Amino acid sequence: MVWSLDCQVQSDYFSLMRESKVPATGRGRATRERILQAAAELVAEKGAAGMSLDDVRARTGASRSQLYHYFEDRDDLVRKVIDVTTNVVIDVQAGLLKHLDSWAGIDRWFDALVELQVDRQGCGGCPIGSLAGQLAERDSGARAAIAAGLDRWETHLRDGLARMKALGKLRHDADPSALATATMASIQGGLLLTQVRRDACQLRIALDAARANLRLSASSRPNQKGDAR
Amino acid sequence: MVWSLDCQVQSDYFSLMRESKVPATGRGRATRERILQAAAELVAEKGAAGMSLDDVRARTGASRSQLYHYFEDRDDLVRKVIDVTTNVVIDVQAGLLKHLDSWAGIDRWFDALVELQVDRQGCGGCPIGSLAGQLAERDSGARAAIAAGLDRWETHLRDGLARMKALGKLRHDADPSALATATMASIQGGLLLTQVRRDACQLRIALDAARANLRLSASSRPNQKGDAR
DNA sequence: CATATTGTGGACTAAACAGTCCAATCACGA
DNA sequence: TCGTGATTGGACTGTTTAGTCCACAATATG
Repeated sequence: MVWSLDCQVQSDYFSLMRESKVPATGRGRATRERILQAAAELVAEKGAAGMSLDDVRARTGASRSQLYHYFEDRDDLVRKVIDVTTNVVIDVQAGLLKHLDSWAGIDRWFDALVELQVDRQGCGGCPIGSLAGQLAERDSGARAAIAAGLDRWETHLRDGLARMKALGKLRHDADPSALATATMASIQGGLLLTQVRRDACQLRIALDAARANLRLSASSRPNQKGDAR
Repeated sequence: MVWSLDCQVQSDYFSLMRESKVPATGRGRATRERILQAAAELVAEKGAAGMSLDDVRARTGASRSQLYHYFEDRDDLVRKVIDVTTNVVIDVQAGLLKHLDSWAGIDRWFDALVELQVDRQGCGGCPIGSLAGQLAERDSGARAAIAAGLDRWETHLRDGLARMKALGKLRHDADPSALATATMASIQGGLLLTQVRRDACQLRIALDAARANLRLSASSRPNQKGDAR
């Protein structure tokens, strides 16, 4: 697993939807974490449909009743896995997502995304995007969870672009929201092509295009550095 | 059979070339088609992992042995479904794909893609792209089949852009191959966002950006019509 | 018309699966 | 220390699954 699933799970925030039980004791919390962790790994490895509760049981040493004690049913667990996966994806990029209010920051972000795919030899695609293809039409609750995750991701870019506009780095008629969406599309599509073709260059090409498109909304005022590439 | 041991060895040997049997009689061909058709529908409806051979059996009235008579095993059937799905996707667009050598033709294509998503209320995403998320990491044969399908699709655009370049509609330093890839990424990403958010505007935004990016490679020679949008 | 090839029906196996249930064990507050 | 609720173990059910096997029917071909 390359997106390294070892981040803390924000159980409090998302499970306020009170679908699955929040453990009262430390031991219970640890067990729930262990189950979620293993389930997330298994979903990443074998796909959402390929993860079985017996797999989770085997990997965690938990018993059947524990799964149903902490989660409503299989679908509930999968939905929680989506949240965990989203958290991981965003946490991994956290440092980069803070600086999307400059061309240099955006370039660093794009470069890191490509670098990661090079390391993984193009395998895996986007953890969130892959889940979309697997679950969007099958489970509307899962679809909503994926949409929420994607939004949290996109928001970082939209906010960064909005700051750039406020700072005069983008034209007055630039639309940070639309620009963010178009960029996310290039990222997701580039990752999909990279995954299918096992070639990180696909993402590089998509992101170069995304960058060029963003540049079209750049303020034409002089002495903006970072233009050349 | 008497020489069962021989058969074992031979079937291993031949299984490379003999993936699925091509029927000799008309009736057999019809049965195979029926199975393939139903399987493709079921994969579209319930996902690749969600399609069971019993589903296919129920929908076609075929018997178990027929499935294994015409297809090696479940994976073989799924791979054939990928091919069928690709054919459908390309056939549906066939008329539009022929005219990707003009800005107007590209616009018509983009408009049709958006229109389709509006009709479907954003459901379904890209039939090929969805399969990618489901199968790319699970079955390398399927991954290859999806890559081949995507290539066939992208080739139409690449060829169109190459013709535009030859006609002087694109700059001499334009790279039709990279432009086609970046455009495909926007399509796939835009479709994914549309699917997850149930909003066809997501694809529109992605395609507007893709168009703007293509335009950056437009020849700067005057009296090119179709500039305004 | 004979017969070899191709196509079809369906019983059968063995495994994997989600989900239920109850009794045993643990941990924490009174 | 006691008791109550949280936690855990694991047997059990019933269903669904992919895949095998063999006998029978249809069809082509000489």
